[in-house]
Amino acid sequence: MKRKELKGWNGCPVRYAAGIFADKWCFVILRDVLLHGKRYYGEFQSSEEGISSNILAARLTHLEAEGMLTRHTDRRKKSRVFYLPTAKARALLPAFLEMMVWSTVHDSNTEAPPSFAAAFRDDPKGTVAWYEAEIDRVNATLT
Amino acid sequence: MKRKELKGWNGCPVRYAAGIFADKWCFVILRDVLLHGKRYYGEFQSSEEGISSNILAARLTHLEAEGMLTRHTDRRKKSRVFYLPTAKARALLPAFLEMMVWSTVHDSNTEAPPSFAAAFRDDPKGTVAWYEAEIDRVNATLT
DNA sequence: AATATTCACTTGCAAAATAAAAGTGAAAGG
DNA sequence: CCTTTCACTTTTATTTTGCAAGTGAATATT
Repeated sequence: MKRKELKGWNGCPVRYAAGIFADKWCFVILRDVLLHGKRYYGEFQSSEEGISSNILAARLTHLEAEGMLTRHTDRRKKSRVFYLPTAKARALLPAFLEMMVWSTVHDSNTEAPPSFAAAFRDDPKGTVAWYEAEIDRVNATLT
Repeated sequence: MKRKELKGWNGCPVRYAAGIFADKWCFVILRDVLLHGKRYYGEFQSSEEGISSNILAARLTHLEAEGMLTRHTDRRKKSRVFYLPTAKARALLPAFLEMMVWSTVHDSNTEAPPSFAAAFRDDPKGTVAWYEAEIDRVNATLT
């Protein structure tokens, strides 16, 4: 890995990521869909951060346009709508988990149990796999 | 790792991270300071994304307040100011590198060389160490 | 069948944040 | 001195956000 490689690319992977999810509400929505099993519009709305309805709608549209979520209507109750994380969104899990480990270390008021950072450090791939399995489990109840 | 652990903490590590850097301009500034060796106000200002001067000042103040940067005046030329990334900021490297790998996979126009994702997957710790060393090298020219 | 309720959004408006451009003031150079 | 550099500020126009109140389709209730 030589110097040249560092110089060659002027910041774009970070800028690409920034354009898709570098926003408080996108962070919260992605957390809810990837880590908290939330799928329905109303579930996102009721997260404790209290996102406004218009902003939530705008962000869901944005994330759908960026290929992070797919929108579906519940087949037994057409007035209900749910959003599923795409493979692209799920592929963010490693980055999110790293961020979360960082938060647990640097936020003195973290609510994450110490076991989380330990488990991730111990077996990052296994931890990602566990969250992936949870996502599949939740999805299975909807399709 | 049981179900209970997932349920216990309602989203806070992500929210903490969101409060500190979930913003386009914070992403860019952190990229520049962690990955591109930028330290001076004028260097941040001249990044190709074109951040406005008032916004840049606001973000630098914010990142300093959050313990991500420290502000210093150049001792040989007092009109020059530079910002150094703290250990807290540097500890974000793994998360940033994971994000960048994600971008190289999902952005068809990525400017990152394929060797980057390969190198990171091959030896994540070594890759982080390499960037840490670059940060130290740049810092050494300033202190 | 008529009415109420749930649900996923929209709308309207005030307040806050942002962008662009010009300005300021200290410090260094000539 | 006089000019330039540098790190911000200020100003003003525009955009985005947040809140509260709708809206309309689909279900549940009477």
